[in-house]
Amino acid sequence: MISDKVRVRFAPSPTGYLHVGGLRTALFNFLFARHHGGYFILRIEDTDRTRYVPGAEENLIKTLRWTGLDYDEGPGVGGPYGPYRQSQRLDLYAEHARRLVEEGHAYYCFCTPERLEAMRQEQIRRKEPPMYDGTCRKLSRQEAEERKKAGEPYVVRLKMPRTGETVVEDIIRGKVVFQNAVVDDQVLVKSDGYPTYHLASVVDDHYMRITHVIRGEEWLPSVPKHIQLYRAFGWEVPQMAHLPLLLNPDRSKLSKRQGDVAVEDYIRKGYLPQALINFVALLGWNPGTEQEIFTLEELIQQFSLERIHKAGAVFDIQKLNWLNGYYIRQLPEDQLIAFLTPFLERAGYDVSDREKTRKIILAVYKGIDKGEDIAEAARLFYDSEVKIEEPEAREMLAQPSTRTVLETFLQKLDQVEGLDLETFKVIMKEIQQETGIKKKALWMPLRIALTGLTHGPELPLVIDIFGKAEVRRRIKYVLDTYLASNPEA
RNA sequence: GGCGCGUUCGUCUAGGGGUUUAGGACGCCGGCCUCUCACGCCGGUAACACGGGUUCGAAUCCCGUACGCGCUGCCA
Repeated sequence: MISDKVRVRFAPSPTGYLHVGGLRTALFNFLFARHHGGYFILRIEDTDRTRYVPGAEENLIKTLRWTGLDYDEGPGVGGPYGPYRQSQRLDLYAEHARRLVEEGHAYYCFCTPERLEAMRQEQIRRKEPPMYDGTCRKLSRQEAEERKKAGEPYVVRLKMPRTGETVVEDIIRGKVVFQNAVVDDQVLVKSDGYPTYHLASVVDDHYMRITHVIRGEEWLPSVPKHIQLYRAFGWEVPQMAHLPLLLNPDRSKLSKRQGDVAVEDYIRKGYLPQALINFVALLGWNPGTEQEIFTLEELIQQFSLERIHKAGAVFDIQKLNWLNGYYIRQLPEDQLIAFLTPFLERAGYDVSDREKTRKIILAVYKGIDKGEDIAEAARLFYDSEVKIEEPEAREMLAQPSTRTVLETFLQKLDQVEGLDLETFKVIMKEIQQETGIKKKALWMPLRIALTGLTHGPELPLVIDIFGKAEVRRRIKYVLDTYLASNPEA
């Protein structure tokens, strides 16, 4: 039984945005922690100075906040094992690297990047596995110290055992065995003094008391290096769980170029956090029931690492769209209006008339998948000119009954005060009784005259939104420009 | 090339030897609702990579092959 001391972390590199794969990793860590009443920690892995992106961390945290995955310890909220930013823990890594060298588990390496690159090329050419050739591994401690003192640039490398095997019992994959001989002498400290991921994450996971390392499958091959490090330090190895990858439609690792990968992209297009969370939770995990819709609370209750699938999962935008549309339709009216109005505004439409905007949104929201779709769906309400271009609409226009309906409607319109829903119904009923025209032949002419389209929101809603004057103007306009041949018009 | 991981409908998946004519969801197709579209509801389409074992019996266990993906960086 897992106690309430579970501590897990989401440890992203601040490269500019939150990747959806990262979101899934964060979610699973979060769910695991919450399910067991443990702690969810955010740690920023900013050890690559060449990849520094200004504002990346702030953006990452802002986006994480949007998802609702609150962390218990990390930048901004603090915690007993901070700092939670690796660039602020440099001394700790340096001290531990020194310890490794002193105890014979690592060594200084003076090989230049150029030499390393040439060596790799040669190995590839000879069809040998590209690995460090061990040149500096053979250096005596004294010689290494001298060269170091002389100011020669150096890195620290892990002295990987050349024999034996390293075994890990992964929660998701079971037993995985690696031959130590094929594991490279990984660089632990770069020549700029910064640690690499391997050293920093092991040191931090230990001092931050991480009990379960839950991360992407791409890390599985470096597990033996990490275990070696834990052993060298004499530390307990945390439980490991390597998540299946998120894939592009062509089954390669999810990346840009094949669609949006930044959570920010999805926010911008009008996806709801609950939809994205629900969707991403089902990528590689399911509770074994036929439930598809989950609140965060339900996910927390039902989540378990044991039910995570082993194979990679394609990020299927169609299912996300369905889920998002579902969540939009579930939104209470006030939230629906608040959520969609900005998208109308962004499309350049005038939303100053709150009541009209509300009616428009209510008329079209059922047919959209995401926020930005509202612009296209609501367009007919904002175009001042009725343009009839669809062949089907033109065909309808040519029907003799169309003219009859529109002209009769206009006559009756002029006899009433206002045009509320009730009045509209009465008028339609009268036209039907007087002319004998009904169903499609009766309603479609109105729809086309008002919107120029054969598809759209329910007609009563359209009438209500336009109001008497605009309805009159549109019908008159269509009669004058599209049906102008009749002298009676 | 080496090492590792994986392989059930197009996609996400259920399934732990017989209860399976392999279930659900998205998509797609058809129907109903309806002035139209959408929503909603109903129905349909579609899969155990291949080959050997083990077993009375395999999608489920074992081995192999193929294919896919990941890693192979002083990136994470």
